[in-house]
Amino acid sequence: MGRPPCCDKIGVKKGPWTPEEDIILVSYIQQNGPGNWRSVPSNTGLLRCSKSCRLRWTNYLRPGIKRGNFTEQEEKMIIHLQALLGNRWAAIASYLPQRTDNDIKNYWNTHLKKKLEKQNGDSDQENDHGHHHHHHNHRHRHGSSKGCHSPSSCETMSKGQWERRLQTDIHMAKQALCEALSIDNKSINLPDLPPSNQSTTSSSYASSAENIARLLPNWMNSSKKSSQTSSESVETTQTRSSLINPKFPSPPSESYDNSLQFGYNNNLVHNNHKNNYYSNCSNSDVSQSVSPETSVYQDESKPNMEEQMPPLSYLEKWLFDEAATQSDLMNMSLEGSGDFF
DNA sequence: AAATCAGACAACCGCAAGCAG
DNA sequence: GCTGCTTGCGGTTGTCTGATT
Repeated sequence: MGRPPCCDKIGVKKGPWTPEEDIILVSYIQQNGPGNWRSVPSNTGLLRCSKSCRLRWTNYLRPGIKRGNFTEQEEKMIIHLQALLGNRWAAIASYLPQRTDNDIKNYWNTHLKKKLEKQNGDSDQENDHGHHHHHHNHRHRHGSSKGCHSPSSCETMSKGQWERRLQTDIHMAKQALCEALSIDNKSINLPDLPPSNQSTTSSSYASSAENIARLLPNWMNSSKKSSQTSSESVETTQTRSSLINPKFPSPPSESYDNSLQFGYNNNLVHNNHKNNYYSNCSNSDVSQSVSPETSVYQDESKPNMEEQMPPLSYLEKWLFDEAATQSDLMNMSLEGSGDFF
């Protein structure tokens, strides 16, 4: 249809975000809440397109995002879920509330894929049929391609089939999680990440989002100076100083979300979300809808839940709550498996 | 010390769904 | 039902960094 790009290319800045831009964006969102991205560039003066703003917020500035190394448990879950759901990173990310789809995708592409390729090097032939149906995924979401594992099935799969397929996927994901949990039952609580893991080894700004916390002392009232050590690296590549947009000299104490704390570092996150904007977020992701507890947050926020409850506890609870329905789902999935696999 | 290479990951692009008018 | 806008998603690219030569 020739839809114009989300933003005109002229005067739109691209490339890595600077601390200044982050502060402007965060400041704006703190006052207005995420959403209405179209108006963000014009309202903030950022020379970024709305898409870029949304992405920056979603992947890096949003509270509750855990950065740094993936734990073994997370790795297992990703592998299981990827095997079952294919490259539906958003769906996979919904099972890892503290990780973004982009993060998971990158981790998969740079680490796990190679790892599995090595492991499966010799056994590929026997796995060609059945087990690795996800390898045929291209675009799984929505419409005709939703959940398709082969082009031919995409064309012929009816909506009913798709819905059953989706349920099957969900069920299988649950099974995978059960397996993952049972594989390493002792570590059912995620192993504590040493703080050093939270700040990556990279000295680039973008990898050190906690720097924003340092730049926003007023917002981090309850934060300790924990971010200072790692944040020193920010000085390397980005220059900054008095950088806050005059429009947003400092966040007002009674702004849209005074309790909003930014989780650049795990120990900076506070779980006040139930009283703030995020508790009102709806959730449209299919896979998220199966987990009411997590779905509350996952639209715009994936708050750090470690402090209140280990992430896997959510999964466990979900698994156990749903246990009563599993046999039905299993029957259904078996019935339909001939069509799908 | 400089050049080159490879890995990691942040960011961009295009497509498609959802929604409002 | 149609159209245009906004948002979400996944694939891909670009950039940065550390390791190696």
